[in-house]
Amino acid sequence: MNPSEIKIACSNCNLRELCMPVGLSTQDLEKIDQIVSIRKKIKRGSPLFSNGDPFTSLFAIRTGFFKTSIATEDGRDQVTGFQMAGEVMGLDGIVSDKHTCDAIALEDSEVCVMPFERIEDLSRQVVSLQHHVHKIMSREIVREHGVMLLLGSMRAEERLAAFLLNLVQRLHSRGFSKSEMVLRMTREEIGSYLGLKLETVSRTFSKFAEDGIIDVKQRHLIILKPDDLQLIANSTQCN
Amino acid sequence: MNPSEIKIACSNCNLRELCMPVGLSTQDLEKIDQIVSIRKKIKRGSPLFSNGDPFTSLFAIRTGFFKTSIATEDGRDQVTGFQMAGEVMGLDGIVSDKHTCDAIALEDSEVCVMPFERIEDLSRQVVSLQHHVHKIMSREIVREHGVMLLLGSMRAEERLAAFLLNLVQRLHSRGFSKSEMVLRMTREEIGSYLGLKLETVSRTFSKFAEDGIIDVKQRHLIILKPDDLQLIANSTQCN
DNA sequence: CTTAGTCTTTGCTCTATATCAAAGGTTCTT
DNA sequence: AAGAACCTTTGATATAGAGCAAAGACTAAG
Repeated sequence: MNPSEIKIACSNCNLRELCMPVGLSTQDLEKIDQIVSIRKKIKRGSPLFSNGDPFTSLFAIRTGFFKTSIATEDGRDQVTGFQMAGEVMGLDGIVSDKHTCDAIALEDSEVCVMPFERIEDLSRQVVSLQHHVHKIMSREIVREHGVMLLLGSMRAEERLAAFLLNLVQRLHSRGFSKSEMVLRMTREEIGSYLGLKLETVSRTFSKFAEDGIIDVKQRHLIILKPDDLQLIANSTQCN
Repeated sequence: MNPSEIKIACSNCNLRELCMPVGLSTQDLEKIDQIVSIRKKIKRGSPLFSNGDPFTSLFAIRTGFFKTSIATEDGRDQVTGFQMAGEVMGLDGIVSDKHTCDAIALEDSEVCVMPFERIEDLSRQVVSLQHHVHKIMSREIVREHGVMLLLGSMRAEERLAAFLLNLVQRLHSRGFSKSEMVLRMTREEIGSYLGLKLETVSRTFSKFAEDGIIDVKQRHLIILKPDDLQLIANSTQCN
């Protein structure tokens, strides 16, 4: 589809530790290299896949940033996650051979296309790949448990605090600052993810800023008091 | 642990279609029989596993009913799902070799214990089992997307309507009535799952009953107007 | 540079749901 | 069979967040 598709291997990818198993023999590494068929560039605002698309591949993000969301017939729409470099998308499609959500690039991005048949083939041969695939799926299940907790039992401030901490933490583990970041998504998308309206997200940002916990200028955000943010995220609403 | 552990096989289990792949050769079926090590009975109110327990096995419910929930340090607690016969529990434990939620029996239950190492071994040999394991995990991810939508964007009546419809539908596909059921969980547990307080759940039940949509007497529930319930579940709040 | 479009902030008001409280039912235990 | 513990319902009130509206701020396209 996209002309900018390039053939490439995992073994010399600097994100390998994030998306592939570690400690492989040279022999296994060679096999793993067959997983990625091509890379694909996705422009900001464009879908990597959409609800209903046939499922054939998982996608590992090489660069960029995505959101995934589901929509109901009546036009409601829920962001189910934000994904960054090294994270895998498309697991939702396995069960019915169709994607059941939309994955939209929030900035110009590049993904590794990993045909799922090939993954299944190889993970029958390479045990550590099999483990890895299972762990990735389990991790997604556990992550979603966390989101359910957030949506089901936290108040607006707690949700936003938890969200920001999660985001910087993930960015930090990719070598970025642990206090500063650029939000790639709108207030509305944050709100959708957190089960809040965009006005509430904006107000809560302003509140945090007033309290000197963060500094926000549009999409640019600095966490000034990470400990306070952590307290808010875990509070039994005593604060 | 439990003295009431009995050795048994899948091939003659009447739930096989629910939890195991179909269309296996006799040879593969024999292998599949090795998956279940033992069965285990769990008394109502007792945990099958708890947060922090070492993960070794997945569990398929043979009879009974469970809830799974996660807890935070500060004592908050979110029910993440209700599981019934033929459904698989424990997927959360794969990623870190520890369970990260609690699974509690809501009635006297029996589960098949399936050591995960054995599942991994066999799914390297039996392709359809490999597919099946992947699909089960993907199905759980998709289910949780649905819960996120519910928690993130639905109002109380919509949540409860969607919940009840989901519950009867699953019971119906197990041969029970498609309009009548016994709720195995308390209002508080329903509320926790739906992100509502127990009073709100109770009030919403009463509202539905007043409107003649359902009939509730304590835990016994009859759906009188499934179509109306469906409308409520999908409403763009125009009703 | 200008204009249009999108995103964000903030104020005001309203409402769905939480919270508190009390009474009535169930079911478990002894 | 009685008492205790738990669960459920219902009423009254409070509040967090939604909804609406308008004004700024930034971004992108011509």
